[in-house]
Amino acid sequence: MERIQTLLRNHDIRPSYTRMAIYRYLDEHREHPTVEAIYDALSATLPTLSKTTIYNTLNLFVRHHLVKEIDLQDHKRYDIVRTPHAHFKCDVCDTLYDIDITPPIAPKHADISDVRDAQLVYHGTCKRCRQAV
Amino acid sequence: MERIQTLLRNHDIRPSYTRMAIYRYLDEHREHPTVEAIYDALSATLPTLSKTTIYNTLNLFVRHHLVKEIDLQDHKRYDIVRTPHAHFKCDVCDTLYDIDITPPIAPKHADISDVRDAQLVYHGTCKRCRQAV
DNA sequence: CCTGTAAAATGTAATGATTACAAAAATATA
DNA sequence: TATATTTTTGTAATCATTACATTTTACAGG
Ligand SMILES: [Mn+2]
Ligand SMILES: [Mn+2]
Ligand SMILES: [Zn+2]
Ligand SMILES: [Zn+2]
Repeated sequence: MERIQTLLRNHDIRPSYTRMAIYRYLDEHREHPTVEAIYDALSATLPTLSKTTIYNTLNLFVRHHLVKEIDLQDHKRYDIVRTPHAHFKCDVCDTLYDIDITPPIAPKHADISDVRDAQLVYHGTCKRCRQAV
Repeated sequence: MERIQTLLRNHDIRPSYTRMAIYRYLDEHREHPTVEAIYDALSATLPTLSKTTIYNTLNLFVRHHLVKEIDLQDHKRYDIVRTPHAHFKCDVCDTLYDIDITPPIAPKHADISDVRDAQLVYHGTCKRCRQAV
């Protein structure tokens, strides 16, 4: 918890209790939760928490490169920034799995000036859904 | 135009005039247009065209694997199915460029049963936006 | 050609995630 | 303590997409 406090400070974010709670939730739940999931989980201990605060806080974290936003067709998912990795999205149950490979470096390209990030997402059916015929 | 007709038929899609027009637009405009862009472009020659029809048609094409949906945070983009390739999204002007590399094969993974598709998107600033300081 | 039937296209209303905004609460500063 | 600043909250607005009912079009059989 001390760790999170200094981490936020190092990124020029004032470590309010709510912000630390949201960061800690993401740190302890690597399944790429939605705003809804974070809200449901944290409301229990922070009864006055509002979804607007979660949206604000997550956008703040994204701007300060503490968290990444994963764009899928439905809701946005959030992932703590750590070593680069890829994802697998099950199109049946919508689970988003981590895949431990590093996305390839972007090749040189006439139109591109600088590349800041890469996002690699696989799609298909996960093992659990495959078995549940 | 004959070509598109038989292509749709081969994918079990009845080649109505509207459907062929939408397919042709995607085939001739590889900049990954949005529904809005398609609507604006085709309304000129198809004055009664409705956005609902475009949505319906594109979803039909996606289900039949003629077109891919590209998930970005804002609007959905559509890309004709062709050889696998990656994309670069300029976070300043929102342009989506094609990058001619093949996304890597997904490695074996305990939770994954079968992988049907891969989507590789780079983010950054494009050359045009970089120069326009 | 008619005519009936299915498919396609349309217009409008509903949905729902995200954002805008202004007020209230909390926190820092003096 | 008083005051300024930041954070949080609640509600309303936005807007892309979908649902749904209706109209239009295409087509097969007579
Ligand atoms: Mn992840
Ligand atoms: Mn493309
Ligand atoms: Zn699954
Ligand atoms: Zn650009």
